Amino acid sequence: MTTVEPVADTRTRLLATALRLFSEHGVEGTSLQMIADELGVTKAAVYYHFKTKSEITEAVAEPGIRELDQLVVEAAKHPRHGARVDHLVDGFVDLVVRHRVLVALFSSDPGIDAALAKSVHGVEGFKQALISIVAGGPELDVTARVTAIVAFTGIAMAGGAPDLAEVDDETLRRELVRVGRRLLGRPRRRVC
Amino acid sequence: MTTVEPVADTRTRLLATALRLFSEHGVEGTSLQMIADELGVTKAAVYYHFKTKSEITEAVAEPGIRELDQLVVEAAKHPRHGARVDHLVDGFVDLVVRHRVLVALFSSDPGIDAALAKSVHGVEGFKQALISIVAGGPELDVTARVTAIVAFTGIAMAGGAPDLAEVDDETLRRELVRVGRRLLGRPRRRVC
DNA sequence: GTCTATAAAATGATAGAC
DNA sequence: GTCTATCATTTTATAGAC
Repeated sequence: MTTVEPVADTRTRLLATALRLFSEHGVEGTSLQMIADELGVTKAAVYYHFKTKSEITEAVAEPGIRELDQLVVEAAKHPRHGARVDHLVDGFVDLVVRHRVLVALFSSDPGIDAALAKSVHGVEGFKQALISIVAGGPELDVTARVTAIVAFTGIAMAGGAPDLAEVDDETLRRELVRVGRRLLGRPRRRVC
Repeated sequence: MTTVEPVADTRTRLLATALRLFSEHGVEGTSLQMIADELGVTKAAVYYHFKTKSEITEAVAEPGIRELDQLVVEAAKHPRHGARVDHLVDGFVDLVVRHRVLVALFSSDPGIDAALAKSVHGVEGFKQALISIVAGGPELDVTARVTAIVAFTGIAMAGGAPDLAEVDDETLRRELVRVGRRLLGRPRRRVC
């Protein structure tokens, strides 16, 4: 007797729709009316599921933020610098590929900042944490900072790039890891 | 008898203010009221200079678009592939450093698309043109496409990154060129 | 060139019926 | 859980005085 799931419930469809519209028009460029129209319901129905627009934004961002938080914590546990970077690149690319547009949104949309502020690290804190790990500490080496920013924002944006939407997950993962490792000075992996 | 410039005229200040607000809140997240308040005038004064918000957006984007258009045309003239990529990296980085937040806006803000559509290449056309040049043609090599997208969006976003705002132009230029060349497989230049 | 005043539409949000 | 109806506010945009 399997208790049948109540089909893709409205809340889930709502979040998926909101994410798509956010990625197309930006958070500020997406109105509740647009979300409602896309779902085929009225604004009031949307307000039944979320009290405010900000709540929708936060709910959309939440899974990515949680995973990103966890990734930074796990990566920092490795005693050796090389292992920390390896963990970070693999984990970050995995996250980007599984969420595609969401992580790109983190890197590019000012309207998502309020949601990111709820994270352990805060909006700019994430970049700081990532940079800190690859730079081997919070020092001021410009070269390391520039490299880290180009690598992580570049990878994040590539995940949301329409030009790469049709590339399958496995291929995109491989290519992004390769690019990330090359930039961050990690040796090429042998092809299995 | 030097004809004195009419001090930094309102139109110029307006565009500078608009660009700053666009980069902080996104184009859609910036209202004419915000721009007017920042300038210390009323909305009506803003409407004296530009008929619509869209006109402001286009005027803000115009210098960057024009230079980017020109860069792509000039780079494509080189007969050898290596020279094309060299020209593109040097020129793109120079543009990013001189305009900082503007090129980042091109890469990240959906609200700027309307303005970019006025370009010779169109919004997605730019990326296509850049990719085409580094990939040596419009073929479908995934590796080259991923590399190009990560490199150019990464460099563009780095120019607008708050973390690098205090880095001086010369240093940022050097570091971004270094990263870009490394990613795109161009040999290291000897330090002069 | 800037102002006051205003219009018309859209936005985020709520109350209450079904 | 979704609807109709409504509200206060904000937004883009215009008309006309100074």
